[in-house]
Amino acid sequence: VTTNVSGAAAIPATRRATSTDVAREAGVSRATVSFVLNETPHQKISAETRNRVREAASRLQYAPSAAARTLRKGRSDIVLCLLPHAPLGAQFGGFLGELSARLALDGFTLLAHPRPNDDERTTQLWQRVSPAAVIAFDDFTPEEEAINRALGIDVTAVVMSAEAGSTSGAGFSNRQIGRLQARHLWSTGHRHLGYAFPDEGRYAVYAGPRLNGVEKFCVEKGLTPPVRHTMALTVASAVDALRQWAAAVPPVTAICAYNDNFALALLAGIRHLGLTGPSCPAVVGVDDIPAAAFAQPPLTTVAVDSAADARHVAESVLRRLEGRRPRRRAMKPTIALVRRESA
Amino acid sequence: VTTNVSGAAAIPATRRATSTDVAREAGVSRATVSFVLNETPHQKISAETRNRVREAASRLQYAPSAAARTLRKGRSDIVLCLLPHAPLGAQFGGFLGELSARLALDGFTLLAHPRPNDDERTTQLWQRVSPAAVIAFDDFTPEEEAINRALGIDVTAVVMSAEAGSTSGAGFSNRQIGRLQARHLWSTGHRHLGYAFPDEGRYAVYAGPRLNGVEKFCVEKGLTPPVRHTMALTVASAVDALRQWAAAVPPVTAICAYNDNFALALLAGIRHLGLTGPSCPAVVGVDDIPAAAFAQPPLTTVAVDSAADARHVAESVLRRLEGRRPRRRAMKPTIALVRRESA
DNA sequence: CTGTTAGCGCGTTCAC
DNA sequence: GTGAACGCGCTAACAG
Repeated sequence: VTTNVSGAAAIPATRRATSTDVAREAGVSRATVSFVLNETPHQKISAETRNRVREAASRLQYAPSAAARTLRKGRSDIVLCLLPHAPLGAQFGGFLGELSARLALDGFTLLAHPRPNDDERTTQLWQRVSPAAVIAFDDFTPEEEAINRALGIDVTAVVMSAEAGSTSGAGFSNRQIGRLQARHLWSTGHRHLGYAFPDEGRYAVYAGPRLNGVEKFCVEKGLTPPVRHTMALTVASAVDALRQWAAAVPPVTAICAYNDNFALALLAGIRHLGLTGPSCPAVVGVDDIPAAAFAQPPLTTVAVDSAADARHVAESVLRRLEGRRPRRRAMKPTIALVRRESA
Repeated sequence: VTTNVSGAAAIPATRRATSTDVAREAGVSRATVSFVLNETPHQKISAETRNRVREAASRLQYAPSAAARTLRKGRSDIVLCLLPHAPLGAQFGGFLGELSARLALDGFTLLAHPRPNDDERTTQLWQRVSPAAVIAFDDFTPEEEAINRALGIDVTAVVMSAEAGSTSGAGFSNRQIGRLQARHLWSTGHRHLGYAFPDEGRYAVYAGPRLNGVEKFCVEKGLTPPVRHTMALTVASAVDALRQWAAAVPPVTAICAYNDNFALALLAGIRHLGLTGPSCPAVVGVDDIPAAAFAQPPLTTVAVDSAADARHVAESVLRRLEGRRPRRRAMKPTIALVRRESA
């Protein structure tokens, strides 16, 4: 990484053109400029005048000031996306890109803000930018919800909500992920599952619902409950957990990992212990990162279609933003099992 | 991933507090409110009044409108970070977080925008937010630079510039990464290197300087030039490339991979071909992703301290923003070799 | 000393 | 097609 910071050149920045400039250039009033450029309906302005205005605008490279417009309309075109402080997965860039692209189609601008640890200033952020909508990865805190209401930001979306119970939010997809992991292991004959839970607290929001999905599946099929072990992202920690699963009664024969990284750690632990044949537990990950396919053995995992998720989120938000009825149905899970050799 | 889009509740949104509200509540004028909350120097306002104002502000949850402030001052507190459309690495979340945290310390707000593919609208973006500074990952296009000037945005930074030659920009760190890979292989006795170049064009910006670093090192040490092969992120592609490197005269004995993912693919290819002993090439990656430590064999790689890089970028930008002299020295590379078993 | 009045910045929109 | 007011915070000039 390298920086190239450049500052003001000798050229004094030309003052940017305002609507007054355009009005003068076209020989009309500022009101007319506004009507023409916004194509305000129910305004009768001659085609000739309209052309003059448009030409003047492009000649001057006029672009309306977002600040002034926002001030007047009380709301900006910005959709704010709050990022969790935790390092996000690989598909996350694609998710944001897709979200941005879809929102841009309807004239909205996606701006992402990495939440600093101290949330002090963060809560003030959307008071300052008056976004049209706020999209959060984690759930909003009660204070944040209060602020949303207080500011009249009435469109909010939570990606991966932790709340269990509600139909639309509810960590629905994360539970589905857990279910799918368990279902696959069950369908390949395993009856005693383990769950590799991440030791970093900030992942708990996602890990909880995933584990929950596994647990519910086990109940439904009458399996023993999954044996949960918390582990760090190290081979030593994986070895530790593997020993405990092996020592459980009845012994755990297959493990759902929180994600591919933890699954890969388990695979490394298995090699370290030299487990083979029936004593070698099956492992399923989540994410289908590139490394999953290159692991030894290649990792079976649950792939998430983050682009589809992004489109779904964008649609939901746009629906509300444009005053259309929100969709009733919850989104279809966009997950799929990628079967390789580890399970 | 799951969404929970909520709309306006039955509660009519309370109008947000403005400085007028605070002034009324505190029994002072709006000017006083402004002076107190901004701690404007050379203003003598009694401690008692100040307290009244501050209390009123917090009671009303007052936060100044960014739009109004920006309109007046002609510049916002926002530092815009333009993200490439390509999926970014894992440390990227941490990079943004660190950047955000550091800028927040000085009152600036980092907002990241994932650039859509069609750059049409991108140009309108910073007209919308009138950022105080723009940080880009890729280089600016000439048009974008023109816009920067036209809008009077005089502080810009490029992370990982592709331009070779300049001291401060110049893909300096990316070249250092390539150098470090090559140096390590050289120091372990290898004399004929290969380079695994990514097939996706959007990575070329970073891959070019890295390869360049390897090439320059080879020239300096009198080695044969690195043999470059473009590969996809698949085992088949890796196998293909490995065969060609083995068939080269003289045969390539060690490979610098664009990043860890490509390195892991090569490791998988090596296992697939059953290469061992002297016929097994050494492999060095870049990034030190978690999977690197769990690979078979564990992957030797170049770790990048993205947090340090973020701090550096933040410092550079803040220096300019606050009118201090830009630093002369280019940043120190924040990279380190992580020695494992693959090389 | 302590605090106020008034006008600005720029696009939007109602009333004429 | 236009005049004028408005949204909100900043700040120079000024008054008690």
